[in-house]
Amino acid sequence: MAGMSAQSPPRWRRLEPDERREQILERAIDLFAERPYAEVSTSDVARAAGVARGLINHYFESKRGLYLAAVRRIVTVPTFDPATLPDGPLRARVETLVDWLLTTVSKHAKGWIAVLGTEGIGSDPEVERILAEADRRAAENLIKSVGMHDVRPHGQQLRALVRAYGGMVKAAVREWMIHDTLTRDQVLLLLTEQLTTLLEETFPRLQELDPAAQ
Amino acid sequence: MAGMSAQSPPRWRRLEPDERREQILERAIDLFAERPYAEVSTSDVARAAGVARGLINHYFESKRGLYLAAVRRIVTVPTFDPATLPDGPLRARVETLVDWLLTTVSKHAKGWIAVLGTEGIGSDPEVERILAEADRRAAENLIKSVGMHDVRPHGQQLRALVRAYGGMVKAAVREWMIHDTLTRDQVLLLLTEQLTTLLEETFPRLQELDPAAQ
DNA sequence: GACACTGTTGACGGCACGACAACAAGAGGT
DNA sequence: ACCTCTTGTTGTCGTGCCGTCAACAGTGTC
Repeated sequence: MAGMSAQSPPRWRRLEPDERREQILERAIDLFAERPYAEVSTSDVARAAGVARGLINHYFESKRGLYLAAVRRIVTVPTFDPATLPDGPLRARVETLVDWLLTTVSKHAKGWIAVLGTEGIGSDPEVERILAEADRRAAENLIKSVGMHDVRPHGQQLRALVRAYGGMVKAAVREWMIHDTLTRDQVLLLLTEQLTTLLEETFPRLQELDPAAQ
Repeated sequence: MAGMSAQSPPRWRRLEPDERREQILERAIDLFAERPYAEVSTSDVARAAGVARGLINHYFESKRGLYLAAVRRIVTVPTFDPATLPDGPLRARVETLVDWLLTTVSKHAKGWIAVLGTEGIGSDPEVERILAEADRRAAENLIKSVGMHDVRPHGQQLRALVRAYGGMVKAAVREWMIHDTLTRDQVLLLLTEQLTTLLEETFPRLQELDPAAQ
């Protein structure tokens, strides 16, 4: 008819690449966090994000690429600003640091629980690399925060010790946030004492073991 | 022709169910240990085991069932016999125990590395259950070994602390066996000191925090 | 208001998995 | 030796998922 102005509204909105990519990634993280990889189909993610399935391949190459992007995003944890650490005995500084860590973790609870939750078999070099890098950053950040950034000798061994300590941090947080078998205070006590011991007792002894080293 | 005795040999051997199941499972563990779950096809496992693909479904229900069986097998670790622990100060007993642990782990290196290697996101309740149960057993075994099986109060919290400690054990072993950033002696020192501190310092303090408890 | 750019869609081909009926190896009986 | 029954094993069929790609349609620009 003449005068017919019934504009059919757009069937889909056109977004900036970064926006669309982000939208898909968020939905993917939700789904990967609640179901194992193989149980999440790209169709599921596409449906949740309200886009066509093919778009996932356009932005993330493959399902695996999407998964890796999700892992990368989740393990990206904010770093501690050493400037906010008070002076004083090591133990006090460590306690402040661990306290900040627990607060930070509880804010990012969803992602952390997803990462902490499972560790099955399934050697995946790329995932391992991403996680190892995240652990390395976390350890480096911790060491810098307590002012031991350039201790020597055995600086590398110190970093390895702290990365090992990181394994206990994850497990302790799991006990607290998932299994509810420890309180926040108890975890704080545990992680503070253990790190203090590590830095004040274990590391010096390790240095004594082999005085001739880097 | 008469006298033709060309018996065509059997095209396949018939095995006892347990035998065949074991054969398939071993190959599956190899493959799952070297490639991520999604990259291992049931055809691959079948080919490696020299059987038809359908047989996998017959013995393990599904690919996922096969994977769960592999995880179960790998996390089954021998337990320590407390009778072999010498008397003496706690620290000495702990050191003996950790030393035994490291020896045991290095024997089962392949499986352990596979388990320790990856922990990506991907919430999988069944896998979590299997691993949590393995951690629980390990912690219980350790506690019994050092003779703290029935300390009170806070026996449950002690178990949680030791499970958290288990996270450090895994991470430390990873540093030693995979990344080669710590020596066996250094790992022994670390794990001995940390566990001693946990049992002698941290746990008593935790008990003091809340004297009124189970 | 028409054009061009590119974000987005939908369909096609191949492959992996689970189900199931048919097959055959091997043991036991005659 | 031969037959027969049991059941371990195979191969095929249907379904669903993933990666590719050409066509389509928002949306800024002249």
